[in-house]
Amino acid sequence: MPITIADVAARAKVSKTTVSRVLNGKGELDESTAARVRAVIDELGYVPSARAVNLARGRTRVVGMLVPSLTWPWMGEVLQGAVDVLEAEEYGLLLFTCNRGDDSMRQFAAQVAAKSFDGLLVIEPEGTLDYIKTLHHRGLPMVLIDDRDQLSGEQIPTVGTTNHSGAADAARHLLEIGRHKPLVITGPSRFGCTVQRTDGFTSVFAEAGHPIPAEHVVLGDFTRAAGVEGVREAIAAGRDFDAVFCHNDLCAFGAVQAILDSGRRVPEDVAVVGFDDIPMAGHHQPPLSTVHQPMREMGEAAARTLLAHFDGTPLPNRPTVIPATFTVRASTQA
Amino acid sequence: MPITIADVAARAKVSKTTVSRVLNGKGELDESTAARVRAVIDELGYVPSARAVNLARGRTRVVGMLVPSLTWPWMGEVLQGAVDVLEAEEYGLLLFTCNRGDDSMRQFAAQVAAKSFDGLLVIEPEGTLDYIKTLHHRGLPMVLIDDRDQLSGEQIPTVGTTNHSGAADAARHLLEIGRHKPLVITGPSRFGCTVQRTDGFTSVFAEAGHPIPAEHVVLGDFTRAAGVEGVREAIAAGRDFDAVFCHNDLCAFGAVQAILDSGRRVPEDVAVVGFDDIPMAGHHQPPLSTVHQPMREMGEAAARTLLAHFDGTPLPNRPTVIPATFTVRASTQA
DNA sequence: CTGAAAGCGCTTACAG
DNA sequence: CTGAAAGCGCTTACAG
Repeated sequence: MPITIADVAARAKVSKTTVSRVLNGKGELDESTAARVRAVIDELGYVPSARAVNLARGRTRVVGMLVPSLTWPWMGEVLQGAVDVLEAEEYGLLLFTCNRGDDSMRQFAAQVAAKSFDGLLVIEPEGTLDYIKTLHHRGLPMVLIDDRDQLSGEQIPTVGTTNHSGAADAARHLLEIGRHKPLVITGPSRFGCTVQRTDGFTSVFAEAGHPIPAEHVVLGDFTRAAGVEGVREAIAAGRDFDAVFCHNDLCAFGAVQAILDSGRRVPEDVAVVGFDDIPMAGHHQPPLSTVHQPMREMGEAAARTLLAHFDGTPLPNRPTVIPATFTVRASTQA
Repeated sequence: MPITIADVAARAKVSKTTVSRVLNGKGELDESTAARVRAVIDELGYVPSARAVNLARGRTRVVGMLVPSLTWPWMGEVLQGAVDVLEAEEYGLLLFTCNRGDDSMRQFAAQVAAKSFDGLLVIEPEGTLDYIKTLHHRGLPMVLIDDRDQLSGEQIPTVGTTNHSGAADAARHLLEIGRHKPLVITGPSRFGCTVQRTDGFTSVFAEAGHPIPAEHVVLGDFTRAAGVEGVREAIAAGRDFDAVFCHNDLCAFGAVQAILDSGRRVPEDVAVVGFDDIPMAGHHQPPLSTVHQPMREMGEAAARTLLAHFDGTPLPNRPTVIPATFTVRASTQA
């Protein structure tokens, strides 16, 4: 028999209204009355039922988070950032993934319709952007954490990073260590981040007087296999390259392997740079130079933006950008 | 102005009770009435408010999950397993971490007291076992996902794996490939899993007539650095070893590095085996032979056990054990 | 400074 | 087969 506000009121000989007031610190109330009520609350160990408070207030103090999958290497960082911020503000995080495809989305949609949470953080599962936009237009407060897509002309609040300048930094670093003939292994071309990373990287080389020939930019898909294949094919085709820039770390791991397998050394013969800076990057052999994506900070920023909106701050209409930073390790420097 | 059950009732010219009945499929009701109500529900796009249903029913259809941190290499797997099962049963997953220490636990405790969820899945954050036990005794339905601790004599429902026989399998494999002088780098000795892994491994070697000397079992802490240090010190001390068994993969990565740094080859001179089989294990150079912990299956099993309990199945009083399996890769086989 | 009453949006005996 | 009413446990005008 859980105790309720009525029990507290009876024991303290006041109305439920008064108990509610001391609970929420609203309205003027006699200090001695308040003290008495507080004593009873402590004595009974009373805690208001979240379910009742939620219904009465019309909110849940819960934020939903939709992500494609939980097993991606950097997903834990984003989640941890979001959870830390939400938790500190006494919000809960209700987690949704798209792992089971359409059925997952159906369940998610049901929870949205039932108003199980007050707002949404989302890393867009591929192919769900239209649906997400619909929810946004219907008035669901949300913040997108955008690691891949370029949402041209879209006004959904977004937290992103600097794909273009991160890639440019990687290019400058390679130029500095004297590499002029890089191979680039990209992500899928449908992603905005792929376009930006390619552009940022190639434009720096072009400006430096070392334009990258089209055959040196090979299409990948963010997998380790893409790194292996990209390097192998370049070698088989007789291409001359002294560096590889991969659009993510997993791909870079594959590139390193293919380079070593071919009898070349990393970084002496070929320097390798990744993108993401997943936890394993520094543990890899050799440790991987890479563009650090601030995933945790992005998760934090997204959560903070959403909470600020609940408190009345208007959602920003331009993306919040947290800079990516280049991290030098042994895969580019002996 | 969200539409409510009253709107549906009015439009269908029935009582809220009747609408509730067609919603929940309870009680006998005229098929034509039901059809009419369903039509109105569709027409209005009505979905019952989760908040109101929760209060009326006294449950939330939400399961809490408490984990130490979201950034551990295998955490995503456990979470994904749990989420997939919960989602399929239309349950939500409310995520809690212990990342901010005592403050985190305070927030968590507040949510427990407020009954924000119906049951709990927990990977015990170090030092919180007494608190968890208290919650269990107070009647909070829970299932422990036990990757480290041995809860001797404890009756909290648990899902675990076979640490002892997994380590024994690793030992047998090393014997099969002719290694008789392994080095063991353990986890912290306060963990039950450390004790079991050490015991499973050393007893197989002892039975095979190759007892492992005490100096060959070095205390580690599950970090990469422990692997590096353990191997370096063994080499410095002039120990003769032809294999290393590490109590987790991260540590094994470090061991591999230290071995290579010393001019030795893996696996020709020293074979290396890890434990966990984190996603990177197969991507490592060389790919790591390791004991596979079925983290995703453990997450699934824990969730299923909890849901079954909600449906009336008594919680099992002995641990659910999902076997660990040995996975051979290049770090033990050239 | 305090309380009675209505309301949040459902579910569920109870009665017919 | 169907509905009026009470109840879930709070919050919040409104009145005093």
